[in-house]
Amino acid sequence: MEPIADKKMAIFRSTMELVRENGFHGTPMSMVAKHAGVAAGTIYHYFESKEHLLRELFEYAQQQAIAVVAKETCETIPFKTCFFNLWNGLYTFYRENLDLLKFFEQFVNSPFGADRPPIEQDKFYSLLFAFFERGIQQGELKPVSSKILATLAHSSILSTAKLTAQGRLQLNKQELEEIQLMLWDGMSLKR
Amino acid sequence: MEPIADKKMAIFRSTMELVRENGFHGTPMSMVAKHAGVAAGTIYHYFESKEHLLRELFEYAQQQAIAVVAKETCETIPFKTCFFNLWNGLYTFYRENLDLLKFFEQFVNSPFGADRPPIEQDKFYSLLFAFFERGIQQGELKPVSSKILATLAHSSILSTAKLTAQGRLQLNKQELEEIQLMLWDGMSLKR
DNA sequence: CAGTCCCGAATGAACGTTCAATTGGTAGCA
DNA sequence: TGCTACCAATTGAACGTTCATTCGGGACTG
Repeated sequence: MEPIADKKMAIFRSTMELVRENGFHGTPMSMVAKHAGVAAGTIYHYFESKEHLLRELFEYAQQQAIAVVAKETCETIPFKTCFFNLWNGLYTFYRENLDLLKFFEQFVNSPFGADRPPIEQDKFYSLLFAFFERGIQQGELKPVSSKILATLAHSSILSTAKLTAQGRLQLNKQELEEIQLMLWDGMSLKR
Repeated sequence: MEPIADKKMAIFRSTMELVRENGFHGTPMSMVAKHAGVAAGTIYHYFESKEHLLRELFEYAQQQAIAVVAKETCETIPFKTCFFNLWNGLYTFYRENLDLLKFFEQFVNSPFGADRPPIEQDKFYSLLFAFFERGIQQGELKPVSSKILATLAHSSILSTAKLTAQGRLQLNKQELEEIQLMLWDGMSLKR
């Protein structure tokens, strides 16, 4: 991965921040330009169009999420530990990158999100699938489609992060653990 | 609830359908007007602005979802049965009303969604909370905040519906049941 | 001087909204 | 029954604004 030019990075960051505040349509290119300390024309030096900017930003954001998953799904650690690490890792990542989370959600629910590659080719989900596949192989999880397990787990992380981030719900450490435990109880074979 | 004028209804339906296909910003009022078989000006007879139209449509859509929850959360039916009924009822509702689901998701993740009332005043979630509260009282569910339980359950429904609706995942009847069962296993007090 | 990076005023299309005009229906009255 | 007055519903062309994008040029680099 080659380093990303300063201005390009600034454009990325500004876009994410502004989209979170003003929404997809509510952030004109001129606003991005001003916020990023860049001329309007400069954006078009780096991106073909607004749509391309948005798509590239999505991919960039996804890379970051992928890095978190990759980091937490370590083969050498016991599966159950790994499971909780992953949940916490992703949850913390989303909480610390609210701009990204909000941008993500807006993107996948917009028409852009419609023409994404099939889920098997999605690098983020592929990693998740592989991880849960491992859990099944090792006899830790119920023998259910790994896609189902991954989706269930991820949706619980996302919805928890969204809810607490918006301030619509406050959770202490213990409650967060309860959520993870419920998920584990539902998915695991044991007991 | 007084009956909604024909044209107003047509505008609602067209907006929902078009927003699903073209997204929030991608559907100009002129497009809504043409699709609804109505003049542009007519929309402004019923709605103050585009924003008002969108907000009213959201409320209208929410009413429908509320009706489903109200129908399925019957006090006289055993809690566990009710739980599965609710899951299936909502899931089926979303699957049969994709326009609505997509509109919903776009709305709550847009800046509009930011200034919604606190969750306690949200009629939809209040119903859900009450239902899960009942489960706790009756000793069927773990003594966890009903808000957590409700959120977890609903997010599993939403993500399942979204994924299958987009065709990114296909689930047969048995797999749907497995999802519900995992959820139940996680949330219920074991005996 | 060729190439890259960057600027920001200018452009033209698209959009939300307005409004003067038209229609259709209904209530009041003789 | 016929006449008038009134109002809500509806129309679509027109308006003013906003926006994504373009482009001619400046500045720095090798």
